[in-house]
Amino acid sequence: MKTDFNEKQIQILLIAETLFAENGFEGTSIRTIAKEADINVAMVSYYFGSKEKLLEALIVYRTSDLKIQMENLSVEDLDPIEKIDKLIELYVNRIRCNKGIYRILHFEFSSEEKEDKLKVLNEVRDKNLKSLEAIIHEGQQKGIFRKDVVIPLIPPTIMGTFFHFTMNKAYFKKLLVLETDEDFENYVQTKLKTHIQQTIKALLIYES
Amino acid sequence: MKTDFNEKQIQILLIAETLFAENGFEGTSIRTIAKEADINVAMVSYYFGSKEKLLEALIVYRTSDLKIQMENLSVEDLDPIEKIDKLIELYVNRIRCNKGIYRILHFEFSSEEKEDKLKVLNEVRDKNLKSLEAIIHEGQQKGIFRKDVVIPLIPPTIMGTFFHFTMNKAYFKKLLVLETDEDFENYVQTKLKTHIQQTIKALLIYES
DNA sequence: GTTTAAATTAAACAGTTGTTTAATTTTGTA
DNA sequence: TACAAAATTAAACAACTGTTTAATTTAAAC
Repeated sequence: MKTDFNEKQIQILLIAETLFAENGFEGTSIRTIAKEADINVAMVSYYFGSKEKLLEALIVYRTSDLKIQMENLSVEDLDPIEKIDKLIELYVNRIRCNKGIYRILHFEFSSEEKEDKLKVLNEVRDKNLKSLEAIIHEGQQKGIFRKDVVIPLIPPTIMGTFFHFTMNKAYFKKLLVLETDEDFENYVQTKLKTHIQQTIKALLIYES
Repeated sequence: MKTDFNEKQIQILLIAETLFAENGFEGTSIRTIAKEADINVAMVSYYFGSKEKLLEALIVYRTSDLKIQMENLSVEDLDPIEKIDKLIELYVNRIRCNKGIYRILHFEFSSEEKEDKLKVLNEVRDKNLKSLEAIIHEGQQKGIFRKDVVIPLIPPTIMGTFFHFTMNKAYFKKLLVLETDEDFENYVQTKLKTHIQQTIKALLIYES
């Protein structure tokens, strides 16, 4: 699998990322990409082979990026609760900073057929889950966290809450009276992040 | 706004719903719909005016359906905690039974331009939020629930968790060793539902 | 400067798209 | 039966789709 791209290729990939994220894969034509990137239509086929392969190249390019961004924070000198806070902050920031590709992955690769192509993405997910597991086990050993949590269901709550909120931007802007896009962006980074942190911590600590 | 459709129109709408949900709006051609519904291509334009208007008609047809499905359970003789459980069960079942249209709404109406078209959907959301608010306020008055919860962020956690899980079906089937689709479906109705209920209850009850 | 490979181009390709047309069939009504 | 409205059809429309071709320009190597 090719993972190195030249400047021109990266330029195309970045334009494609924006357009795919905005209008979807099917909703974006090669001609639009070419016009936006100020290149000839044939260049996409020349460099990537096909539109489908362009998408695949984009996924490869971006997910190897995400892999690099990963950190293992279980080694830090924090108590489990602080670690959960930090991990969620990491989650939120990673998605925020990589909106485009996350949106594309979310939309274009939600069907089963395509999903097995995403080995790199699954590696990222597995690594994240491992980090989370380590933190929770530590918290359980210290008697802070309850022992009957289903750990694999926690990332869906973190990611799902974030996605659902940001994907219904217009609705929540109106509901929460957030005038500008900056207000919204700011709300996500503060209140929404805190909400997710509180939710997960509550789930881990609460005794019924 | 037209809300009554004849048999033929409903037949087309149902076929369109399935295809839009499976392949997206842009990924579905009128000719495919026509073939699947065993009608002439021109009939879609004849009945609905355009492909775009067909989608709008589908949304209208389905969301008025959703509106009917709504119930107000605040009046029931249950304690707030049980009401939360019930409300979440209602949420989960409603989405489960209306997979198609929810998927379409999720995918096709996540962009800001289109979102204000969805007055009916917003009414459903507002009604749901009101139900939730009533239950939480009752719980707060009885001293069971904490008073610093941001109520509008709870539906995103409920819906988001559900969506993120079901939209990454292949990944979670593998992760949780769910062999068949029935196993998955069953997991959603039991374990995932319980997880969401526990999460929200913990958030409402937990004292930091 | 010549040669060779890489990059870039405009044009053409064949297929699909949503939509409209005009003709025909079906249906309901008087 | 006769008439009018509604439903249905095949065909055509122009615009757009992803991709390929063959010619031309640029760049690098010798």
